[in-house]
This record gives sequence, structure tokens and C-alpha cells, in this order.
Amino acid sequence: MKRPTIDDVARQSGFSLSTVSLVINDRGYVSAETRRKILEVVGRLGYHPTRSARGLASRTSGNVGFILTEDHFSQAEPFYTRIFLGTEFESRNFHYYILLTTVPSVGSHIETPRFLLERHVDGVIIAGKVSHKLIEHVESFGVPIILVDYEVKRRRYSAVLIDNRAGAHLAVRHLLATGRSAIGFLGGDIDHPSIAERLEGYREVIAESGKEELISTAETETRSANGFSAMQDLWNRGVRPDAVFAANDAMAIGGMQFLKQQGVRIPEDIALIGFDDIDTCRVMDPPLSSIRVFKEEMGRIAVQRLVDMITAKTTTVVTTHVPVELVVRASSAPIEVDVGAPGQPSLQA
Amino acid sequence: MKRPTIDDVARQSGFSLSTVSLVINDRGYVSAETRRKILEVVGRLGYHPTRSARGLASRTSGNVGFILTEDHFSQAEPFYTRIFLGTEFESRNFHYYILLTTVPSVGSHIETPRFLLERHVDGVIIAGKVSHKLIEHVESFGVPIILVDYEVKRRRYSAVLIDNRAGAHLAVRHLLATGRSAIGFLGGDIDHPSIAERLEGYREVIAESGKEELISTAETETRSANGFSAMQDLWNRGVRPDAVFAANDAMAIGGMQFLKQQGVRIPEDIALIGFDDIDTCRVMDPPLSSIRVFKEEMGRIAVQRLVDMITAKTTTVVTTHVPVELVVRASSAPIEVDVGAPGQPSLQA
DNA sequence: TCAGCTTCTCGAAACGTTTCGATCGCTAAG
DNA sequence: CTTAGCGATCGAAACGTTTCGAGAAGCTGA
Repeated sequence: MKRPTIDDVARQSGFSLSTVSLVINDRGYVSAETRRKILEVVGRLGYHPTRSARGLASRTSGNVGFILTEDHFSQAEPFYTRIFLGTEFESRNFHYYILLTTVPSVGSHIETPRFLLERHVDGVIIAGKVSHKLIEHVESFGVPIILVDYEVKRRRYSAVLIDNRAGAHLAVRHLLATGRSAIGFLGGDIDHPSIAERLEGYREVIAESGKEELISTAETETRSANGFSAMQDLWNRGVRPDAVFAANDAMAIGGMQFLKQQGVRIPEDIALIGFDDIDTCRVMDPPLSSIRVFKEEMGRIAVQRLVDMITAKTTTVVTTHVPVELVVRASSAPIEVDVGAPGQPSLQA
Repeated sequence: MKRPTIDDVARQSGFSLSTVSLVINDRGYVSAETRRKILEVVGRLGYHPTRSARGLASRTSGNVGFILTEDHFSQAEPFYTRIFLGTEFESRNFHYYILLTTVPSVGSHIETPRFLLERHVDGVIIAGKVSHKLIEHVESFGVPIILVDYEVKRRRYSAVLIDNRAGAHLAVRHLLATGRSAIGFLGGDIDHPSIAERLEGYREVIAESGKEELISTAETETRSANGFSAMQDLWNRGVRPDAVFAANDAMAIGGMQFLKQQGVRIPEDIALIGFDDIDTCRVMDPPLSSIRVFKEEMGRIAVQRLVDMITAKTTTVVTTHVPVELVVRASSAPIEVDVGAPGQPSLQA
């Protein structure tokens, strides 16, 4: 009871190996009649080509590598995880599988992902901030690369990026529109292009409005604990903000914890808005306003672009900016208006 | 500038293909001197065997399949995702890659995962509740299988399970210990073995304590929205609970939203505890007590067991029950004691 | 009529490994 | 002194595809 091979199909259909192969791959010239007969045998035998054999002969693996730093991977905040899931989902449509691997975080030595050594991937997705050395190293294996949520200035790589500037504009304009005037920025890890862009966006709108900047970017990471410290920093200066735009939701969460601990009321005394729109936003009390980032969508686009690069052999560099969306929840409600019962289950997605 | 093959290593070292292969796979009899020489050439050339060729010749893929229903996959609650990440992490230690695929949820027709058709995996991990037909179908491909967080009564499969009963005992005993007396159970999807066991555990402790059962299991799913309805149901009966044990955190979250909306104070009027200990618990207000499930650990164990089965060719059925842990937060604080400022950043992990 | 396409099919050569005997010299057991 | 067994190495045969080049047959236009 062995599995049928392409030989069996050839023998039973009366055609040669090569012709069967052409039919299976839907390539070259094959008469309709021949195709029909061969497919009939394929169906009857339940034949399906074997990946390894196909890979060996055609020098393709049918896999795509996904590289993530250990930091991002182990982070509780499921941001990159969502992007990864998006790639997983989309890759099915192109008959690829995703091989995930983590690499030591920025600064450490480079460890070559095994899937590159084994020629086990046809292209690579790199998500988040990684060392440039690593990117160049991956490149040296001659596979197409696409970056997600990261950019390299010196050299142009295809990338899928968040429209951070637009998002920051939305957030800050929203805070201004609700009547706030002293608007702070809760930042950290300012080296990350995404964070830097959010800060720029903030600055642009603040400048335009004639208000004063109120910025904290001393923290080196953008986790919840850093948000706590950053908010503390911001709160104990001369000017107290009546609204804060956080570089991401994790920081906003930490910031909210600090404010609650101080007995500051949200949104009555201070409005708060984050960035990313992670799931947690909805269950917080008050629910956290945020800039929605379509994380799964970013993963999907990355796969589409990468498959383009793999199949078309094109070397064109394509940068895609994925739009964002303002999601208003109770944490940034206008001061005057009744906010509604806190903790009410939000109807928005 | 081609990559070196095993041929190159053989030629340059002066030994045969077979001997080089033996050295690379660390198998069979090779003298220390020969090994040294060959490894020297391997190092010098930067040789690394190609997966496809190896796979073809040895009939192994070096991959492990991970099957998840679409429901579980797209669920916001990152429970199975964490298990998946655990498998990802552990698989590196065994030089395997994980291929994730989703299947239509229970009830639909069976769609054979492509990695099985292509002989692209050496074993399969199935997570969560799936149809028995699917399991049998996967089995028919002759690869080892391990279930995670699911059991089949009729037939014994190796499985990695949560110690749900013990968890339920911990939760309910904890509620009793804090002075609560009318303890409710917020359930749903009672067909799921894990949920059923949590209910059983609840019942056992309640019976032992001489109190009365107060159970809602009408809901068919265990999402947040169902928790909202189930709590509503429980709340509007004759006896009002002063503590509730929810079948999982998602339901507890929904329940909490309902209670807040009613103006019920937590934990003063009612204590609440969930199950799973998802990340969200910590940022809720009040932070939600829960039974911690070591999700990544479950994934790791699954990989270890599966690799055992793949390499040792053993057919022994091994069931592992992963212990759980009680995590007390403000939502289940005793009535008398001062709870501390709400929303205070919890120091526990 | 003939050269030059196009359509269709096939044989054979890769692709880069593992694995299965076979051989050979040496040592230990009988 | 045999003989069995082990350590070390090798040649050759898989493993199951894709791909390349060639050839036959039919059609088209000059």
C-alpha cells in the first residue's frame, strides 16, 4: 500500500513522465484530451506530488521565512504575532508555508536562520526593528526580502509600513477637537522609525495649532512599565497635560495605571489615546482610544509582495504604506459631554 | 559561485560520499581522524546539507504540522496562539519547523491539510476541539499525532492536557476561603472536555462545602459576549451569587462588563475569578484573578512528545497533565480587607 | 514543394542527499 | 588455526520530481 508516484500516473495513463509533469504544473503544450485522461488517473489514484522531490528538482521550497527578534516574539503585546498570523493566512492562498524563526535582538552577534542554510525558503519576511547587518546577511543568500514595520535609510528595501504620520495627525487633531489644550507625547525607543514618525506627526500638528510641545522620550523601550515611568515623568513637570498621545497602546496602558494610582480621572481630568489598537484597549476601564493598525492586513500584503518578487523575479522596490484609522473610545471623550457608563461593552469591533 | 554540495566535500577531503554523509549525520562507524578531516573541509567550504535533497532521500521533512480550527485561529483571545508560539520555540531545539494550518471548524466537511498530501510533515499537533473525523483522517496518513487541550474518549491519543479539575478546585476553594458563600459557575460550550472538567471540579468542591450550586452553561461558546449574557442569566435568578468562577477569562471579562454596567462593585459585592490567565487579566480594572495555564509550556511539551514519537517510532500513548496555578488579584479580594487603589500596577508577573 | 512555425509528446539527465549491501583488515573466541 | 564479528570505508542504487532538448506531425505562407 504505497503512495502513488508520478510514475504510476504515467504508466496507468499511457503517457510519459514529462507529459504528466506538464499537466500537473499546468505548463507547456498538452492537448485537452491528454490532459483530461491524465487528470482522470490522478484523481483515481489520489496522486499528489511530494514536496521534497519537487523542491529538489525545481530548487524551490514552497516556504517563506519569517524573521522576528526574540524581543518582539516574547513580548506579551501581540502586535507582531498578529502580523505573523496575517502572513500565515495569506500564504495559504499562494500555497506557501511560513517558517518562523527568532533571532537574537539588536546588538548581539548574527546567527544564521537554519532555513537559509538549508535552502528551505524562497523568500524572507523580516518584521520589526532588526540589525542592518542581519538584513545584509539574509540578502547575501540571494533570496527576496521584504521588511514589515521597519525601514532602512541607507538602502532601499521593499517594505510594508504603517502610515504613522497620518495616525499621529489623527490622534492629536482628535484630542484638540475634544477641547484639550496641553497635549503630551508619551514615547520611548525613539530609534525605531515608527516611533520617530509618530513623534514627528505629533510635532507637526502641535506646531500648526500654536500649542506647546510636552514630550517624554527618555524610555528605551515601549512596554507598559515604561509607559508608567514616562507618564510619571510627564506628570511631575511644570505643565500638566490634559491629554496624552502615547506612542503605542502598551505605553498608554502603563500611563493609565500611573494616572489611576494618582487618583486622576480619565477622561474627565485627562484624555488618553494610544496607537496600534491592540485587543486589550476594548476591555480597559475606561476603554482606550487608539489608532487602529491593520496588523493582519500588513502580513497579508507582505506575502503578496514577496510572492510577486519570487515569481516575477522582479527587483523593483515597492514600499506600501498601510492606512490607519482613528478609534474613539471613552478614554478620550470630550470633557463636557456625558461619557456613559464606564466599562459598557463597546459595540465597535 | 555555486553552493558547495556533499560531492565537493567528498572530493576535497578524499573520502567517499557515503562517509561524508555518515559524518554529517553523526551515525555509523567513522574513525576520529576521518571525522576530523571531513569536518575541516565542511567548515572551510561552509557546506550545509539541503533540506529537499535530504528529505527526498530519507523520507523525512524536518517539519511538524500544527492544526487549528479557524475559530480558534481567528479568536482575539490569544490562547492557542500562545500554545503555538510554545511549539515554535521548542521546535528549534529539535531542528524542526512548524507548519501551521487552519481547518474549517467542527461540523464542516474535511479539507486535507496540504502538508499531509505533500508528505511535508513528520508529525502533527492538533490543538483544541476538532472533529473526530478529522483526527482519524490525519491518522490515516500514518504520521504520529498529539492532541493539545483536547481529548477523545473512544480512542486514546497522546495528549497534553490542562489539569482543569485541579484548577477548578483551586479557584472555588479560594473563593470559599475569602468568605464567599453563594458561588456561581459561568460556563458555556459544555461539550468541550476542558470546560466540562472545570464544571466538574466546581461541583466537587461545592458539594464538599455543603453550599448550593449556581450554574449557567446555556451559552454555546466561551467568548466575552457569552460571558455577558451568562452573567445576566445568573444575576437575574432567585439567588444572587457573591462570587463567580468563570470557565475562562474571556467569559469572566464579559461577566465583569455586565456587573459594572449594573453598578455592582467588584470585589466588594461580588468576587470574580477566571481561568487561563490571559494577558488581559492584569490590565483590567480591577485586575482579574485567574487560574494560570502555562500555554507556552504546553506547546513545548507537545513538541517534545511528538519528537519522541517520530524518532523512537514508539506507539505508546502518553497523556500529560500540565499543572495550573492560582493567581490572586483584586477581583477576588476578601470582603473585609482594604483592596488598595484600583488599577495599581500589579507586581506579579 | 518546401521552409519555418506551432503543437504535442517523450527520453534522459539532472537535483543532492541517504541507505543498503559489500569488502577488507583486524581481533577475540573457540 | 579457524571463524565470527566488528570497525571502517566505499560504490551504487534509490528517492520522486522538473527540465531540457529533440523529434514528429500538422499547418501556413511563399
